[in-house]
Amino acid sequence: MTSRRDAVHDTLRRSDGFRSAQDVYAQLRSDGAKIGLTTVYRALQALADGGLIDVLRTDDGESVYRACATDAHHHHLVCRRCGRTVEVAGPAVERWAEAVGAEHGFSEVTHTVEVFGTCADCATAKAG
Amino acid sequence: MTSRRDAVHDTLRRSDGFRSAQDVYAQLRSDGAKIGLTTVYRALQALADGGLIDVLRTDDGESVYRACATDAHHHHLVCRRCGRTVEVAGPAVERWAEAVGAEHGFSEVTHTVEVFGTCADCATAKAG
DNA sequence: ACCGATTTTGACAACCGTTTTCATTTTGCC
DNA sequence: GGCAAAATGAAAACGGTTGTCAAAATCGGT
Repeated sequence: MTSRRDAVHDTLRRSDGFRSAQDVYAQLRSDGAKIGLTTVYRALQALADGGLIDVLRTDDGESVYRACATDAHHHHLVCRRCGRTVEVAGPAVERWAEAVGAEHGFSEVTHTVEVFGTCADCATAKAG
Repeated sequence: MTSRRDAVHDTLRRSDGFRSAQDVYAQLRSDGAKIGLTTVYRALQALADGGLIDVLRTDDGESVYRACATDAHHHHLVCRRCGRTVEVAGPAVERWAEAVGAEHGFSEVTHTVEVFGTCADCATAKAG
């Protein structure tokens, strides 16, 4: 029943950044879990639908998932080198998006915001 | 040479919102153009690389393209019903992204921001 | 515990957008 | 014209994702 889904969820929780479905699948298998790729996809979808994990799309169209600390609305600051992710709240952005929408007569405004950068550690590693 | 690329570019310019590659291809064909899907993809990539058009990913992973009025950095306010797109500048967001990155020690900060909503016309159409 | 009904699972095939391959065509240049 | 380089496009390959469907696990009632 939920054991597989929990396994998927746990795997995500143990990860620092966003992981792809295939990634999670490989991890579970190497951990000795008996699970199929199909089930991993289904579990990830179910978790995402239930708001238990966050999804976003890579630049090359891959879906990546993450178990986030909060289920409140937030955005991500992702290191493009090591994938480390920081959850950030952005009241200013929320307000801006709302204002921009209203200004042009748009209603039911939603938005996607992701910030990418090189984290301090990776910057040091690169420089040193 | 560039004739096919120009045809692709023109097709985008004639469109109001973001169009998918296959979309552009279908349009060109129905316009009587003799062009292959491969070439459309290549043209779109070339145009995107050259900064002549903007690319973004749909929620279902499809790449969509748009000929934008300016090549300066800007974001989009897209009607989720009719696809109509307004280009918006967001100095506040730029600053916010930069600040958030700096706050967590991230450098070379970039960001993706897209705003979706229902435009006035579509809202009226729905209500009426 | 037994049995049937329902749900979950997963190997495999299908899908779909995209990319690659490669032979052909077109173009640029002399 | 003639040749090399670039562009083209049909078809095949690719990769992530989703659908199929039969087998296995689970649940409910008794």
